[in-house]
Amino acid sequence: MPKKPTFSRSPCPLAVSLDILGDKWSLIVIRDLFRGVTRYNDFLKSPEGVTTNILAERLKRLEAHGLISKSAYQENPVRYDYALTEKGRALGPVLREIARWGNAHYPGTYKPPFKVG
Amino acid sequence: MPKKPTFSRSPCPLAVSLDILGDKWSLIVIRDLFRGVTRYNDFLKSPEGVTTNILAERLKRLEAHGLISKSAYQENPVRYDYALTEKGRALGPVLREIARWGNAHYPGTYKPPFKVG
DNA sequence: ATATATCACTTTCATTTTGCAAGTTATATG
DNA sequence: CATATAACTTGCAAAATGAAAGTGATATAT
Repeated sequence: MPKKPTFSRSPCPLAVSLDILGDKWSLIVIRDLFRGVTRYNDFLKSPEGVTTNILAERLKRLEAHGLISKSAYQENPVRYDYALTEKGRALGPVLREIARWGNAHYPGTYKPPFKVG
Repeated sequence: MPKKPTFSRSPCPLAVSLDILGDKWSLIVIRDLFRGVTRYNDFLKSPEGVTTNILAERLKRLEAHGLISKSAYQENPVRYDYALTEKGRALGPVLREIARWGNAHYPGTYKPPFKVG
């Protein structure tokens, strides 16, 4: 029988989404993937300055939740490219609206130069 | 002279917004305000079960950032109603897109029965 | 009058998460 | 051989969170 989804806090779509995305780094990683970043070291170069342990943990979490996937781009040693899944790409409108709100209320923030969604 | 805005992490509108909203509770409080909740005890009744210390701290933070305001609805002892400011109401589209994403990817989450934005 | 209840918090303390720095493994380059 | 690069992991201190109890003012019930 199909497993019934269990909701950590409530069946509210906002609460369920925040359980996955509600922190200061997950959406920054998603943003970078939209920008075209695919490799560990390049995520580290973003101006927000995520630390190595947090980045590694977030990449694992986002993969576990099906928002991103990784594929080896070389063997010996094996190294990975990260990419958005459909589910991750579907966050485009969320990023767009958050950025729009930030632009409207925090003068000096830049307009995203990349297409999101 | 006008104070130049200082950005904690970067001038990215997403990063700046996440510095304010990037946690598991702030947007839940904003959602409840959209639903019509205005008082401390009623926020506590939401199914996510925010604790008293976290709720009090978030209400202060959101007020400090200008997303909500409070007004006394009685004296002796003075008690407050909380309300969204324009800046807070402007988060409607953000809530809507997050809820839409949650609905699309987590079957069983309910469709928000209240108008947002 | 005394006891219980409600509202809006605050305080305490244990657990969890974060941030910072350094270390690791495998290969490539000078 | 020494340094560099990529992708992490580990250790530890500091900050944030969660659970529970306490506080102060007033209202209501017995």
